[in-house]
Amino acid sequence: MTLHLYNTATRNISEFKPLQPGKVGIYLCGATVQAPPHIGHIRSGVNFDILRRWLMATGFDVTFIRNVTDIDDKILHKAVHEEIPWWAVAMKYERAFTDAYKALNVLPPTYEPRATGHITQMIELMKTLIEKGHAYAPGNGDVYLEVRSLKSYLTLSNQKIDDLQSAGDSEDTFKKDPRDFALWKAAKPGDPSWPTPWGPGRPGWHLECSAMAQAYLGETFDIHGGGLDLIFPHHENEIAQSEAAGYGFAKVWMHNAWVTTAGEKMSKSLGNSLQVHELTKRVRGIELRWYLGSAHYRSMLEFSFEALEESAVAFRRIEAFLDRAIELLGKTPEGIIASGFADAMNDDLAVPAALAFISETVKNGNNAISAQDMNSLSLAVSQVRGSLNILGCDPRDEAFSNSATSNTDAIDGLISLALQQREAARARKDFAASDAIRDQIAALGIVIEDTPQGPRWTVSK
RNA sequence: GGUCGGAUGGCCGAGAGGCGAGGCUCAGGACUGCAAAUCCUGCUACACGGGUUCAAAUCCCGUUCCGACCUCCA
Repeated sequence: MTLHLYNTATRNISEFKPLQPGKVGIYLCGATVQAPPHIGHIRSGVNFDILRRWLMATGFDVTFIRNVTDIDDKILHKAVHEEIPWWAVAMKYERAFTDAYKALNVLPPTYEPRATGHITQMIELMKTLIEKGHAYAPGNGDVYLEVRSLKSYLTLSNQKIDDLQSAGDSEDTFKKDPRDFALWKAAKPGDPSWPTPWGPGRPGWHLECSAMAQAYLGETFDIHGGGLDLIFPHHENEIAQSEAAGYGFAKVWMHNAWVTTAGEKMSKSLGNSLQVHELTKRVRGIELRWYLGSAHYRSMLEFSFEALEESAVAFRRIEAFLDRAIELLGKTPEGIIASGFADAMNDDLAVPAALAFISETVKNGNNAISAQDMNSLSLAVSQVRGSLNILGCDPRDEAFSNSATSNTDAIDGLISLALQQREAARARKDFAASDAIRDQIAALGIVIEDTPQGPRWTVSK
């Protein structure tokens, strides 16, 4: 089975056929950097990171572009509110996003273009759109896209222009039609601006993505992704701009669903506690990633702290298996992709089915430990590692290595001393003494387990 | 009003006409000096009402409830 993906544009799952054999271009709508990232933002990052890793693992040369929109209304408002320059706001939150991506092992994009770095491309695009008669500059410094001049509009969200609710108070009379949207906004006093043939101003919301996608992926590219709520208006407007300019634009549109709370799209009231840097205080980054990636990307993920904790426990079970197995094998088998895992991933990234495969494999591996069947065990470890790697959750990925392990040898020596005492006590059937030693060590956060190979210790998580 | 999605066991979460997804929790068992870990067994659910079918959680019709978008949205 080859990779099949759901395409929002066609509303069905179909075989993925790259424009060029062996290559894939992906454009993911990244952050508008006006607030710290919450898990909804980062779920999108994780979902598309899994797609990217899967494409890479199956032999594609992936060009992954994830933009940063570093100029928009909210950023300007925030700058006033926080009493710092708008560009300082953008940088501050861009850094917060970068930290969050890193904490969750989201691979850095091939390139991460910023809107403000592509004003030239935006102006060129607007010139083209005006030449082709699809955009107009009414003279006040704004530039609008004339949506009724397009032969098709709203094809992605399957709406009709006249069915849209009218946009509140239509004060701006510069628009030919209330549905027309701003490609470019005339400068207001105090706002940042860039010079254009139509006067100084700044980009509207949608223009940057069309300009940057074209700049890095060409006029036609394979996959465009983002959150479900970007379908309209953002992606519709991108399509409108790009197709009006004569570009083929994206072949496949993919949208991840939300993280919800109490059945609703994540509310602002919970927003703070669901910020990535808050949740990584509660669970490790790898565990948060496991949780966010565990539901199918097109399904709503109903967030709760209980579910998060449970998910982390389930992950630790897999991690503990790897620890035991690698200890027993005396080596770390490299990851491989098993067909059971591949079949799941090829089916529109059916991660839940892939997790079932991992569970089965861990069970087989644990049985292999009992049976001392090293070949089977080695295979199980390889398959689990290979699977976890695609999900970005291989505990042995260098991304998750922490410097604390440098003390391991010293700790191991100290605990070994205590364990020798305990073994001596056990040998003379003085279980009160042996249990006391175990309890004292446990009180320090270190778990002792007796195995057929002797006692082993782990730091309780 | 328009467009789109959802309702699955104690909980999370897949599936989309027939073969008990999987995980977590819980109960019992094996192993163990005891733990822990692991394994085995058990808990057979699909909002409601009709219909189609040999067979429906899945398809059709209707109903209820919940949610999203409609120019700030991951």
